[in-house]
Amino acid sequence: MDEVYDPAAVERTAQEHWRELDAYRAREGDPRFPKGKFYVCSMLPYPSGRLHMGHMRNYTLNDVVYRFMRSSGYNVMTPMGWDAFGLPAENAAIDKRVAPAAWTRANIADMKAQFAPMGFAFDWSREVATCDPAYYRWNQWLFLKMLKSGIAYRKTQIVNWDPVDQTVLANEQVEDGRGWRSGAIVEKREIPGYYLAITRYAQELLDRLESDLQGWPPQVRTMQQNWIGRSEGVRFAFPYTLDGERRLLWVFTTRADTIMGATFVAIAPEHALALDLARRDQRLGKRRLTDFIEECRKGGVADAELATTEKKGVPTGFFVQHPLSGEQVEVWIGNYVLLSYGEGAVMGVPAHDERDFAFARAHGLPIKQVIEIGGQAFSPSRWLDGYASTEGSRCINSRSRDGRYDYDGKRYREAVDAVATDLAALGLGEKKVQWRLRDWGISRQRYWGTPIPIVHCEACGVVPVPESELPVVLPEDLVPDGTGNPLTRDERFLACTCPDCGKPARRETDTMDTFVDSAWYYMRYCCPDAPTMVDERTGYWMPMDQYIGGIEHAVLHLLYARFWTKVMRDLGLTRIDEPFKRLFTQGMLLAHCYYREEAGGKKRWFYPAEVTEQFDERGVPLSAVAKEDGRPVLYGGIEKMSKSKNNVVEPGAFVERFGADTARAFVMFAGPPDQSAPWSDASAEGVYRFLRRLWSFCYEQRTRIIGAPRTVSDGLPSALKRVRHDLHVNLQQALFDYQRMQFNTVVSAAMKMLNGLEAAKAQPEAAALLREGVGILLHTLYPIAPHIAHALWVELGYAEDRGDLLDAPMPQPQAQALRQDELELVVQVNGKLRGRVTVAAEAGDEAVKALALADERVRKFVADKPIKKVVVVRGKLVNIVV
RNA sequence: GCCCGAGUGGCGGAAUUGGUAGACGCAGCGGACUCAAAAUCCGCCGCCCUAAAAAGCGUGUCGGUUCGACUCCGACCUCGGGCACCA
Repeated sequence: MDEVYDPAAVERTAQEHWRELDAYRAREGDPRFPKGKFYVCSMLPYPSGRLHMGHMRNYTLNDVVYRFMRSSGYNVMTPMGWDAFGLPAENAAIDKRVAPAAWTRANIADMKAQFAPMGFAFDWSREVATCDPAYYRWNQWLFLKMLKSGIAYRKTQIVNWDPVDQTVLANEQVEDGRGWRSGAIVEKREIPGYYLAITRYAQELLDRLESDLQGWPPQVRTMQQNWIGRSEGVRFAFPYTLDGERRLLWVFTTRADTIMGATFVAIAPEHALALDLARRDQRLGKRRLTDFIEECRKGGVADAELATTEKKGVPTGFFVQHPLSGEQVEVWIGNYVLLSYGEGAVMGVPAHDERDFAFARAHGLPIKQVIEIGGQAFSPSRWLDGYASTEGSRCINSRSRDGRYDYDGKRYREAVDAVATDLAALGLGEKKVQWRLRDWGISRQRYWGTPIPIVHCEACGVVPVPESELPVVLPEDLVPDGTGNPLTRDERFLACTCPDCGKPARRETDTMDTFVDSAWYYMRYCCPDAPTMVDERTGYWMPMDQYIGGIEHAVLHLLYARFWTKVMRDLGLTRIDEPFKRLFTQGMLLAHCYYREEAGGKKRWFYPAEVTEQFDERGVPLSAVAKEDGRPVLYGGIEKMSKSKNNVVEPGAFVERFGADTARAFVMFAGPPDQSAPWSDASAEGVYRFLRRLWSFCYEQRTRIIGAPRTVSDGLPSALKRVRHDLHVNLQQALFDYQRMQFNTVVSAAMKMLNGLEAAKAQPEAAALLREGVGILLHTLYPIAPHIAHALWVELGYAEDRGDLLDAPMPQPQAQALRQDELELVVQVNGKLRGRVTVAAEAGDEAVKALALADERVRKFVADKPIKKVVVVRGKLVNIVV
């Protein structure tokens, strides 16, 4: 045994040992593990080429769970793969003139090499890369199945259009309403695309959040619930006549009780009626509507952008008929009405909707109160929160002039029911459940993705590629240049024959959203070489027992994966309803970022290594300068580590200096893993010091530990009894924290154990306790810092007694060690700490009370005031209320 | 703008979920060892007032519930994540 801790040597030896055992290859139904399977998986990384500290955190969490569960007797499997399609490869192609395929595959090789020294327990035999035709053929195959069943369908979509580069832009490529490369003002454009009908599953996606996903963080369930956004309301129509034709303008409302207060109708700029009215006006030589609709076309399609643009509207001068009051109501075009939600049209009830109120005030529209709440005064000049309340509300002023419809005095529910019944009788409406969730548009006008298996034939139209011709293989040698999808210019790819008529045809050039790739990769890990999409091995491992990934995926990825699973279930490919039994969302590692504005308003982001930072004593960044020229750079805030902001911190140098165990223990120790944390390596020394101390301690005590008795006798001196008590308390704490995945405090517990053993070593009777304690400590630390734990486990003879640390069962705290004869209780007077008393463990409340009142300091504070109450919390405290 | 989180010493954080606020570390200060340095070891380390103690104050801000609140409730402020074509 070496005297000094040498992480490089320790880690090399341990990794060789595991390699020889082929330790992480998981087998279905492995008889060594009678407790059954446990599938733990981290969200697969995008192969940017550089492993960063955020990855380190994600995969260390994953590895800790793997090792802890295996130590608990489970047949654990943890795979790894690559989310290999997507935009960054195309950006690299533009920058470096390399094909996305070559760049991506080189990155995968690089990152795999960077993973090697970390000691992660991945079963690499299950590796999947989503850009591999053997994988994405099943995206295509399932897409065809969905097309057949009607889940997949074609319709128009609205995208960001760069009028200079003549290309579709991702939301990320739109900066302040302009194209990132051209700087041109982005426009909305309608193009055809494929959609998956996720809304058909909306109810089930909502219901199973509560019934099946109790193992998910509550805030993620809440986010998904709000995203799906079920609302019950009424869909109804305002009749009108245009060009001599009688038509209906449909709207949706959750507040049908306020229908008699509707004083206008607002429709989306893209609404068919808006376009009709604009055309009609144009014929009369008026351009106001056309200009407004044109103006609304400017800017991107991102919701965050739409929601923050100023709310504007124009009157159309066109009136529709209120279905119940019969009054004429003017139609407005409003940029805040979304075509994609509900009917793309809303009734405006200024008195009881805050946004309508503001709109009516701005445009001088009538405000008619039709709801009264608890006698609260109503003023059309000032909005009050209560105006929109449904609680304790009653309808007023809600009679039609002819007296046929009267809702006065009705409460919210009654009024909604009555309105719905009346509308239904007229054939102008009914109750309806409306979802905020929209169908999933999967078409991307991009090269580096799964080709959509469709052929366009002049004679037959849109024709699906037959299953037998799958996969439609993406050519890998194209290099995008920023001016659109190179597939549209690649004759080899485009040319094909129509599967129906056999005449020459053209291939679809759109590719699939990369969320399709990540919707089911975790099932392919179970059977990476299957000749079908999935096989019975998927049935063994799924559902996944623990999924781990960034909180930024709380809605989209996780919702799509849930949906995809249900589609596969309904096609008979799997029997599970939900893919992820338990979910852990790790917080992100954040880092300061710096930039400089360059000509044309483009931002250049600096790497941390490229700037010199100055902080004040509170850690707030004061200023920073670029190393290259010493001139200041602008502070861009503290944000998630991302390639686009160049603020990633890489673990390579860190691991070289301290070793993988320190890196792993340090990222675990840095803070609670479900919360985001700004990266700082300032306190890494402390963790390294701890591992060195542990090694030195074991080296110094090795003979004593190896020769010590295997059981601790009852007759320990009281000082050692206390050490043993604390040791088992810390073990109990660590096991609890392992289960709730709070690994930062597991590291603390291990440190406390070492501190306790250091204090005990001077006692001559300590040998057996040291042996027990070091065993517990190594086992506690093992999932987090496996290399050093393995090395010491072998050196000190634990392996001979209990077998390889990989599969040795976790120690359990012993009741005998946890038992205490005396307890120290805290004494409070009026809730403030005033003293402490030591009592026998089994002392009753009355005895404890008496002892507390007898305490000198307590008596001083109680003085001669009468005692109102004494609260005794067993084993904790006494509170005397005076 | 909407949805979801988080704010505790100089710093990262702990408090087994309503019961001793600051565990465990980092940094700092003092000391031991050393010719010296590194490493290591020992001690101190929320604020305020002190010679020291005692008292008082203290978990983003303001208010509430409770014998007792970092923890529960209400309002607000700041920061982070997501908002459907970044992954």
